[in-house]
Amino acid sequence: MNDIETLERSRTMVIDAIAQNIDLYGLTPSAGRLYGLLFYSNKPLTLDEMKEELGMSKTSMSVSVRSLLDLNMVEKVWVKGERKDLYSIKEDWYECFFDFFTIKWRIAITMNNSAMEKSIAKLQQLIDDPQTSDKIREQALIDIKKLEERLEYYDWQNRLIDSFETKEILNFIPIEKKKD
Amino acid sequence: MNDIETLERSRTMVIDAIAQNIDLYGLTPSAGRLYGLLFYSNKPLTLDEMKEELGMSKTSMSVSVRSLLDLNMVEKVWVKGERKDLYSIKEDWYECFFDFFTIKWRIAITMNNSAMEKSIAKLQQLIDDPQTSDKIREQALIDIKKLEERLEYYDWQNRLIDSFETKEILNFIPIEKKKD
DNA sequence: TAATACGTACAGAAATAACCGTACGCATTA
DNA sequence: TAATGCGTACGGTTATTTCTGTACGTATTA
Repeated sequence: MNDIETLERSRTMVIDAIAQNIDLYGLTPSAGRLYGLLFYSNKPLTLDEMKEELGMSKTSMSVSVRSLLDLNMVEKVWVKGERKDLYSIKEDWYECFFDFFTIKWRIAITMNNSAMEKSIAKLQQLIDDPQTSDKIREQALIDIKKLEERLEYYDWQNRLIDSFETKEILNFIPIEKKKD
Repeated sequence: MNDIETLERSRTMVIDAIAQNIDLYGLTPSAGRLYGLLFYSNKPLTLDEMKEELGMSKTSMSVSVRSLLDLNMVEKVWVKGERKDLYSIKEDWYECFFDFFTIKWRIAITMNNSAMEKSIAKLQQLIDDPQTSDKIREQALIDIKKLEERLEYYDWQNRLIDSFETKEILNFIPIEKKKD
């Protein structure tokens, strides 16, 4: 095995691992391989270069890049005199990790929160309605209690994500260099 | 609309929201609906009851329950005199949230970590090999630097998850009751 | 203004996953 | 030991997602 082949093989091994685990971020393995390619690339790449490198269609590259852009894992860079769009990886891993929660988790929590608050309001109406049977009123009270516990939990999650967004979490779990 | 219908509708709204967002945990919407059903259920349910309630096959229930068990979102409970397996939701949301990272994220981090450490070892061999060209040696050094930065990041992630696993994170982001 | 080239919507094809019904291994009961 | 009934592995089917090639809107250049 020659030296360049060894280097390539070393990279492929890492890229495969990244591609396999990137589903934690809700991304496809293809997007993961693209991310790995950008991880190793020493310069920003165009869609055509990605297409060439990964042997996939330009459309797929366009889609994958956008999904990575949506999560702030990749950024569009502007280079003087270059007509094509260029993309490179976001170097700040921590920022990227925090953004993921700020983007994806926050939305999910907000949706659940909203549904539960609406639900509580409806149940309260039901309880206040004199026509409601005792049986149902009792169950509505139980449901409200459950939902309110859950809302407390979402509030906690939001506060955790706040600490990500403001990076205050780094006061608690600091970025410390391993070898000092 | 009668009272029982209103109650049901209130529940469905919440269950739909949960089912829609549970993909953050790598689960299918079906598993999410099952989770919602268990959320509202006041007693542990058997596979047959779930099947009946959701109008799905018993096989699907079996698979969904297991995926929820794997994430510690649901637990098997034993009831005297009952031959069937009974399942109920894990009430401790925080524990469940922490377990998710301890289970899923830890594995992913470990895999990536391992691939990168192996990769670094190979690259180091390549650098030490006198037959390696200068060009490749230079690139190998660049790659090693990138990988080591990444390993530092994974170390940070591991420390964050440690604080989840030990619940020390609650010292930083406390569970405080909203209305006091 | 005309020409060129870029990135993406769109629709069909390929791959993947979700689901169901059957059948089986295993445990509990009689 | 025989009989009953549980949960799950397996294979086929359906549904969903992923990918590709074409075609188009838009922006830049001449």
